[in-house]
Amino acid sequence: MTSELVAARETRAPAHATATIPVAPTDPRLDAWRSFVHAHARLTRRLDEELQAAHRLSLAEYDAMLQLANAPGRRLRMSALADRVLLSRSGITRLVDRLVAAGIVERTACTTDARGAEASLTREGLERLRAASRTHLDGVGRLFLDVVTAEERDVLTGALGRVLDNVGRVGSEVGFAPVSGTD
Amino acid sequence: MTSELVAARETRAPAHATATIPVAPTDPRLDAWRSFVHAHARLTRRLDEELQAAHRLSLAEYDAMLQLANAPGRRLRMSALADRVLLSRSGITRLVDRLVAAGIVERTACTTDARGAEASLTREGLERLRAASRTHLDGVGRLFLDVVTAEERDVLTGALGRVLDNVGRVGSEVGFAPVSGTD
DNA sequence: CCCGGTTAGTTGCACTCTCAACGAGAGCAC
DNA sequence: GTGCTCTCGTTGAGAGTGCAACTAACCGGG
Repeated sequence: MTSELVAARETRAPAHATATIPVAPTDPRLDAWRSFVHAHARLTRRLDEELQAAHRLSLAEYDAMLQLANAPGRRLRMSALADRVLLSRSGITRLVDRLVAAGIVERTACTTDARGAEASLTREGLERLRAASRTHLDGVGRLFLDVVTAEERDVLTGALGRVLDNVGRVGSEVGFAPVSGTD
Repeated sequence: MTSELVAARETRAPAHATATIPVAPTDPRLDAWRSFVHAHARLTRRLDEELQAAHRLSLAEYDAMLQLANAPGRRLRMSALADRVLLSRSGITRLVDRLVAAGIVERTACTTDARGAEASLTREGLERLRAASRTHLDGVGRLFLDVVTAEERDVLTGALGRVLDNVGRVGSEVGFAPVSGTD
């Protein structure tokens, strides 16, 4: 996703199922999209490298730990965790397996639902998270926040928040997979 | 990457930190970061699903085809392609393998360097790309561009472009891996 | 109570990606 | 030319993830 073909086409279509103006590959509006995709790719790759180098943790693992830390009782049902980390259920099973092996979380049976399992952050896990958090937040500050003004941050928050809502909304309209409900 | 520790709700902007002020987990500036990460995750997942459903292509494959289409002669050296789609060399070898199997690209020896290989888009590949492009651009328009104003697009382009540069710059300063030169 | 349908989590398999190691060739020094 | 080193692309091994299938258990209607 870096550039998008050449041929232009500027006809207006009545496309109503989605109510959208056709986007040509040369459409200048795509610059925003390209910046978005590109910046994200580089940034997350870098943050992941830093986290991996300093703490032997992937961003997904870090995120899972964070979700657990923020949950009441520092514990969550597997599915709830999967939703928040944007992973499939099998994915979260395996991620939790790794965290358990690392002593970062404990897997316990759910008291109210015998089918269920809960992952809870251990004391050590919380410490690991605190340390990793310093690295991660430092990276976010240094690579992202430092070069974005306050006004730009507000625009990002607003516009991208709207995009996020839109993906969910259009999704349910058209009957696309829910993708799982983060937040 | 969904929320970060406590998740501050206040929208009040703190002193403009433009010089790496420590970032606390509750720093409201992180709202912009969270929106960014979240929106990207949902959006690309959705676009990938749509492309997969309609054309049996992943975003990475689509992007590779696009890079080839935009290259002079509709062909690129393997490494050049790898750089542009942000994939490792082995990754691009395998991706091209798949595209060759699908009749979308041809792998030819490089005339000027006997070690080298070139991938070139076939006639059929170009047609597949044109079709996929409609789906993809429609998705980008519908899910992203439609809900972002012109002013917001400009801010996104500017701010995220700066972020992109910054990642590269800080990277070379500190001696981090170049990550390969996409764009 | 029991029975069918649904949901929670795990597991087998397939797929994609990376890293490390490799063979082949390029390119410079001498 | 010979030799040394670097680069190009491929390959094998391994990590991470999703889908589909499976088991166990919940839940509502007879």
